[in-house]
Amino acid sequence: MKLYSNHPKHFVAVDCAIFGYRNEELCLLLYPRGFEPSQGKWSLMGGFIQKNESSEEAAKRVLNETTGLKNIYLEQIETFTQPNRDPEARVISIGYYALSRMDEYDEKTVREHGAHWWPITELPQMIFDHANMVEKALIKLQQKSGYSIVGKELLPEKFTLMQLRKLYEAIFQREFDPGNFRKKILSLDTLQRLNTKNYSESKKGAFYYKCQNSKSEKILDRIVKI
Amino acid sequence: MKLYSNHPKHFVAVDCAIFGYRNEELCLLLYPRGFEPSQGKWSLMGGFIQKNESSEEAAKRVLNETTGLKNIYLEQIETFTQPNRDPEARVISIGYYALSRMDEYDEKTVREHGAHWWPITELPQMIFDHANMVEKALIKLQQKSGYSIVGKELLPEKFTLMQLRKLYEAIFQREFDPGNFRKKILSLDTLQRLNTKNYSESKKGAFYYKCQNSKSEKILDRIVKI
DNA sequence: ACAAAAGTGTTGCGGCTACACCCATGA
DNA sequence: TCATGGGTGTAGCCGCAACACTTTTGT
Repeated sequence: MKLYSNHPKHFVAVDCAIFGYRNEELCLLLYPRGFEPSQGKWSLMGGFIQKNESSEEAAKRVLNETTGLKNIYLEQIETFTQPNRDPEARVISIGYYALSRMDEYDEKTVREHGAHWWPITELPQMIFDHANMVEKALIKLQQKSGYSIVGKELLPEKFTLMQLRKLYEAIFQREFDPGNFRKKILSLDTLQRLNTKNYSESKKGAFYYKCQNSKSEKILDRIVKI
Repeated sequence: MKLYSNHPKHFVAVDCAIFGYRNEELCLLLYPRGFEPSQGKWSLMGGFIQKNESSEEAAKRVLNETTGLKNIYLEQIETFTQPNRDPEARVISIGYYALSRMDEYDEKTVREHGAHWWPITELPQMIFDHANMVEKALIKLQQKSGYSIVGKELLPEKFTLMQLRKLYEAIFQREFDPGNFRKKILSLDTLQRLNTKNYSESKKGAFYYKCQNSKSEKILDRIVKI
């Protein structure tokens, strides 16, 4: 029964890069570290994996505790194992990224933790190897966005094609031709046009669309050349 | 100093899906499990992460011990954390896949461990969640192959374009048009034609090519539509 | 009238596919 | 001479990028 007992055990944590979209910018939710070492630096939200808990369950627990979010979209980035990555003790960390719709997370819970949304174009210094995690997370998010309509996870339920395009411009940090983007997205046949219009961003008014759940799940044709 | 001490520690292992190419087939190196439970099933090569050792170092150590290979190409798949995935004890496993050139591994070392190369089209039953790991590993390998010439890691130093095409057909489990494949690969401008020819597979003789190390490293244009 | 977003149409280029077609040579 | 792989060329299709153009309406 003790086949493995001559091997060492390790602390195993999860760290979550939480992406959100506000003010036409892709943002990351970070928490300030209040004690030395690395006081004043910022940190991804993390926590230790408990007994009888998978890493995904741990990530969901951490996300719920800090943002109030449930049923959030979650994807594993990779696992970071440098023995000295945490100066306090050896901790193996499984990285996740999460996508948070701005209309669903709990502002109060977030504030209580002193968290702050940072635009990904101007991130502060982060502890340990968290900057590396964020870089890998962003690449993964771009890959996902290149093959599926990510509006469902980051925009409100109803959104205009311009809002979706601005989101993609924030994710890929480049501009897309409005006409071509519209045609490409609609050709995928996964959005459903609603009968209501948004007049807040143009005089003419733009139709709202929403994702058809059944179709938007699957992997689509390539949307963006990576 | 004991900030983390109220959290549990876990066994952490690495498991390696070792791919090789022989007889025009993509193969996987598996080891028979000689004891209950799961006797008679086959297993990926694995081992536990030691103190002061990163997961990549652990994977390299395991590969060297079982195949004699050094400087092998290695990539992380993902981390498997279901609490009950190993019935013996809770073990968190970081999956890797490795690419082994058939002319470089040590046949004797492999035989000593009772290992066997299985074509990926007819894999045996495997222990735990190893079949799942292999599935994910193959997808990752296809993604890599779609954007870089993977011949460098799986073929001998010198190879013909037909050999490279057969390798791609084995990886993607579909056929490629010989003329188009040749033109696509050569257009990437990362292979160097040698002055020698291979006469063993055709009467006319086909030029050998080799990878130009400097160029084949970077990510190329898409080779195969995934 | 003008600006700004919504939405549609058009054109040209480049890449991919599906072939046809030569060459060389061993059986 | 025939089959087989080596190697080149080409015509058609499709997707994408660039950009023109029309519509709508608030200022």
